[in-house]
Amino acid sequence: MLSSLPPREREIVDVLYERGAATVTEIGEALSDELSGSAIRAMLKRLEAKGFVVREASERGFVYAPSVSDKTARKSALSQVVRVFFNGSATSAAAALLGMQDEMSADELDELEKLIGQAREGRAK
Amino acid sequence: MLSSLPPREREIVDVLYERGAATVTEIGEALSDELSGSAIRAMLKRLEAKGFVVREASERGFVYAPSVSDKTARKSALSQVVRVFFNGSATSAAAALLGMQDEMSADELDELEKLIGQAREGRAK
DNA sequence: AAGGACGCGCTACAAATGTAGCACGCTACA
DNA sequence: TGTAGCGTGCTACATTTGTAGCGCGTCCTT
Repeated sequence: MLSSLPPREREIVDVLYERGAATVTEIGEALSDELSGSAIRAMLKRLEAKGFVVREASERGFVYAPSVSDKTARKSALSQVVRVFFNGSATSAAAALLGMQDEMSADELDELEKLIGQAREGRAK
Repeated sequence: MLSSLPPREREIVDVLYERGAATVTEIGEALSDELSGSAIRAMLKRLEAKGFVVREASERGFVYAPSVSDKTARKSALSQVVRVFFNGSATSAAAALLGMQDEMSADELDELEKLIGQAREGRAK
């Protein structure tokens, strides 16, 4: 679980999920505060040891990526939030999401409605 | 930000948000693994120093509560997840939530649909 | 009044985390 | 062919976390 990581390590894997695979330098740029390359590398080493990131060589140097698929990580992050803050109700969470962003386009709303329809079908069965 | 907390402290505030205000003993029961009371108290002390929890005396002893309102914390947790895992799109996040439908009743789906309608109105303006 | 059972804070300490510095190897290019 | 970069790994070290133990005061209970 991501939430079992110390803050800085957590921040780094967050960057990795946010931007996708990245080199040490790229990570450094994405970080909120300046941090020496070796510091970042040390973090990554620990993260790798713990099995949260994998690295692969490339011409640019090593690129690091999360070892857990986006899909899985998303799901687990979401259910974490749902459990802790929304009393286990995914619906309330979705509602809060709706309320949050005024930038939802009409298309997106349509799309969502469609998804609700599908969910309903699924459960009607 | 909650994500700037070390794992154990994080776990404790999570419990606090999940169950609402609680005593040391209650927290201990809610925790995944056994932990001595004094250990928990030490955590809470740090959490209090950092300003994440407040405590108040009662007959049962001290009760601890998150200092940041549920509402604010929810919002920030949600936008964190949205930013990191959904590329900033609240809609995608909501869609993913829908996908975890085992937790959604028909009524809830109705409710959601209604909310979408409202969101649409809002933007129609 | 003696003995338990709690809940509390303090101190101490091991382990983990966060960070910087150094030395090495591989470019590239003056 | 030096020498000025990069990117890398290693080691070392300060700080923070995670945890237990001790001694204290306050209620019950006998």
